[in-house]
Amino acid sequence: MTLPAPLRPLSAGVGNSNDQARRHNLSTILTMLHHGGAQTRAQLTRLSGLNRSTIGALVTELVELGLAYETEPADSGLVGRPSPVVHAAENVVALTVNPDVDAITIGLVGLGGVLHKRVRYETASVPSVRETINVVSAVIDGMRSELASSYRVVGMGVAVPGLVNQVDGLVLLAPHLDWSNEPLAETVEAALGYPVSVANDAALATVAESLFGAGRGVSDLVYLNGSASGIGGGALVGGTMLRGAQGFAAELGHTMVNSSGIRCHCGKYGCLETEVNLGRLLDVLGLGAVGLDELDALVVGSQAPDVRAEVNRQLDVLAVAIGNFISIFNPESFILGGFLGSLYEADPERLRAAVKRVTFNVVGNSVRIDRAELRSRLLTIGAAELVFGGLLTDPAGTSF
Amino acid sequence: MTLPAPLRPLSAGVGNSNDQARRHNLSTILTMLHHGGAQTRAQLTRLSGLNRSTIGALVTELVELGLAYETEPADSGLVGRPSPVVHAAENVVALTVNPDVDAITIGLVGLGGVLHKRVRYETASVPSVRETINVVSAVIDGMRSELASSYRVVGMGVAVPGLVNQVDGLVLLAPHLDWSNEPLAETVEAALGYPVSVANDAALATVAESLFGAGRGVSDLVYLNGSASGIGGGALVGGTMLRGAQGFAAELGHTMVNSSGIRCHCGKYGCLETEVNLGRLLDVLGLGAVGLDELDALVVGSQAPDVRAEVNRQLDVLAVAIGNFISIFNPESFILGGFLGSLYEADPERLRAAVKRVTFNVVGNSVRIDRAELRSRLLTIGAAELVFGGLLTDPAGTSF
DNA sequence: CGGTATATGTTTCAAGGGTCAACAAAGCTC
DNA sequence: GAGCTTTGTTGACCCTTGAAACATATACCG
Repeated sequence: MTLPAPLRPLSAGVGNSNDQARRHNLSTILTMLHHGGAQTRAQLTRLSGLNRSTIGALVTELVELGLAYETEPADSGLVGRPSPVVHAAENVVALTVNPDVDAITIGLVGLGGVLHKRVRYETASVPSVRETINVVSAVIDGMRSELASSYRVVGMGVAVPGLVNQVDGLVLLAPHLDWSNEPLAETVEAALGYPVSVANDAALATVAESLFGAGRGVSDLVYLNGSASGIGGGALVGGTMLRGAQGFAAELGHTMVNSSGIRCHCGKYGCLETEVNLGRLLDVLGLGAVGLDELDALVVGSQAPDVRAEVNRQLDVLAVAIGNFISIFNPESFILGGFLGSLYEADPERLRAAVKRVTFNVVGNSVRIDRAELRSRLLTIGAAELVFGGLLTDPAGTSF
Repeated sequence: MTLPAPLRPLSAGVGNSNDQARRHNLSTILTMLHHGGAQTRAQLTRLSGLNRSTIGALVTELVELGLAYETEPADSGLVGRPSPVVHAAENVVALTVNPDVDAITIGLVGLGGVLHKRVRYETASVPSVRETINVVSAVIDGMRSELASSYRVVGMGVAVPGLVNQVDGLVLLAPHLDWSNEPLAETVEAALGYPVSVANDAALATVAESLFGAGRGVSDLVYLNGSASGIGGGALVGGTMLRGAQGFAAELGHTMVNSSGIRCHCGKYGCLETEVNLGRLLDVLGLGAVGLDELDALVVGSQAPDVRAEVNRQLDVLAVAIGNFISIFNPESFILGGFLGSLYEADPERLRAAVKRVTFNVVGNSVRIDRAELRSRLLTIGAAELVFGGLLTDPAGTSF
C-alpha cells in the first residue's frame, strides 16, 4: 500500500525529517526566484516568513549549487543596510521541443523563464517521431559547444498535441501528428541523452499562462486554446494542474455542446471542437492555412456580414462551453488562447453577455475572461516548466 | 501578498520548523487511524515510514491529547513481541446537521467514522434557518447531559443543498430550502455555542464516499447525486476536493446536456438536472413523493414499456453528462448516488455502453462506474468529516 | 560632516524533532 | 527452556530553525 500524497509523513522512507524541512525550504526559495523574479534577501525573508539567518543559509546553499547568484544591492533609497539581490541562475536551462503538423520548434529556456534561443524548423510534411528526433538532434548538435561552455542543461521537455501520460512519457494518441502509442520520453532519451519529460501541449500552456502570462497569481483558472488541430485545454485547480487518474484530464475540446451537432473526428457528435472551429472560420473568410496573427487581424477587423455571423455563432457556442466549465470549476479566471483569443477580441461583450446567461449570477459575474498573453513563447515556456519541475522540488537532490 | 499553499515554507509565520514537522506527523498518524481504522503501532511504523521511536512518541502524545487509546495486542500468531493496537478515540465527536425540504437530520459521529446517534426530525414545511436552529437546539438539549459526560464535541458540521462558501460559512443560495444570503455558520455558532462549519451537501457526500464508501483508496473520482431537489456533484482531484475560487465548483447538475432542452429553474436551457429528473421518473410511475428505497425497487424492477423508455432516455442523457465529466476529469472512478444509483441499477450495461460511445477509448474503458455505498449515513458522515478536518490537520493545536 | 536611527547580514548558541543503536520485553519454534 | 524474531524503550547524536548579540551599510538630521 502506498500512501496518498497528503498522508505521506515528513521523512517517509529514508533520511530524517530535518532533511525534508531543508529540502522544502530550499525548494520554496528557488521557486520564488524562478517564478517571482530576482529579489533581495530581505524580500525573501519577509515573503517566506523564515528567519534572516535561515534565508542566509538557504541562499548560500543555492549559490553553491550554482542555481542562484547574488548581485550588488540596487539603490533602494531606504534606510538600513542594503540587501543583496538574489537571482535564479539563467544559465541553468531546459531544452524544449514542440512538434507540430508543419514545423518543429526547439527552444532553450533558462531559470526565471528567460528565453535564450528559439529555432523553428519547418517540415515538408507532418513529422514522424524519428524525423522529429533527427531534426532536434541536428539543431542541438549545432549548439553543442555553446551548450557545453555556457549552459547547464537540466533536461528536455516536449509539448505534444495529444493524449500524453506525463508520468511515463507515453504518447497514447496524437491524432494530428498521426502518432499513437509512442514511448516518446524513452525514445528521445535514448537518442539524445538528456532526461526527457513529455506532456500535453495545452496543459503546458496552462502552466505557462498561470505563471508568466494572463493568469499570474491566480490559483483557479481554466485555459482554452484553439488551433488548427482543434481545441485543447487545461485547468489549474487550487494551484495545481488537473491531471486525472491517467493524466488525460482536461480534454475540454471534446465535451458536448450541441446535441444536434455534427460528427467529430473523435467519433462523437457536437463536440466543442467541431462547433468552434478554425476551418469553418477560414471558410467564411475564403482563406486557406494562415498564420494566427494574420487571422487575428482578419477576424477582429472584418465587417462582412457572413464573417460576423459565423463569428457570432462560434462565440455563442463557445459561451455554452465556458458556462459549463465555469459551473464545473468555478475558476477565478478564464483564459482564451490561439484563434479563440481572436474570436474573443472580435466581440468581447457578446461573449461575456452570453456567458452570463448560462451561469449562476454570483459565479458568472465574478469570473474574469481574458485573452492569453504569451503568444509564440507559450509552449516553449510551458515545456521548460515541465523540466524545471523536478529541480524546483528538490534543488539539492537533482544532479545534472 | 499571501503565498499559495505549495510555496509556503515549513515554519511560515511562527514556531520553528520542528513544530511543523511534528504537527504534520501527528496529523498523519491520527488521519491514518481515523480513515484506516485501528492499527498496531508496528503497522503504523511500516505504513508511515517513520521510525519505531517516533511512532512511539507520536502515539503517546495522541493518547495524552485524548485523541487515541491503546488496547492489548490481538493474538496475531506471529513471532515477535506483540504490538499494541492503537484506536482513534470514538468519544471525540462531531455534531452534524442536514436540513432538507421535509426533515432535519441531526447526527453524532465519532472519530473513525462511528455513527453514535441519528435523529430525523420531520418538518411540516420547508424549514427556515430559525426553525432549523430551534429544532437542532431542542435535540441537543435532550442530549446535553450525555454529551457532557460521555463525549468531547469538536464542533458542528452542516450540509446544505445549495451554493455555500465553505470558508466563511455563507449560504449564498439554497433554492429548495428557499434560503439565500444566510451567514449560516455565524448564526448557528451564535445560537448553539459550537464552532460551526458549513458546506455543500454533494461535496460532503463526495468526501464521505471517497473515504468510507465506494471510492475508498481512489484519489480521482467524480460523484453525482440525484435527489428530489435536483442533481449535485463533487469531484476529488488528486486527493483533494475541487472547490473553485469561491467554493462553488462542481455544480454538475447545471451543465448543459441538451441544446434543445427545456428551461431549468436556474434560467438556463437543457441542464442535466432538468433532463435527468426524479419528477419525470415519478410521473411515468404514476407516483407522488416517495422514499428512495421504495423508488429503487420500482425503477429497477419495472418492466412497463413507458417506464423503461423513460429510464432509457434518462440513462442516455446521463451518459452524455458522464462522458463530458470523464473527458474533463479523467477520473479513476465515477460514483452515482440517490436516484441516479437506481437508474444505474436498472440497466448498468446500457449506461456503460452509452458512456463508452461518448469517450475516448482509453479513458472511457478504464473508468469504473459504481453505485454509491453509504446510503442514509452519507451526509452525516460527510458533515462530520468537515468538522474533523481541522482536528486532523493539527491534532495538538485544536482545543475543544 | 559626524552622530543617530534603521535595516539587514553574520555569528553563535539553544531548542526541538527524528534517526539510530543498544537493550529490554514478549511471543513463537523446536 | 534455549534461540529466534519482532517490537517497545531509552539515550546519544545530528540536523535545522530561531533568537539574540554583534557587525555593517545606508538615510536622516542638526
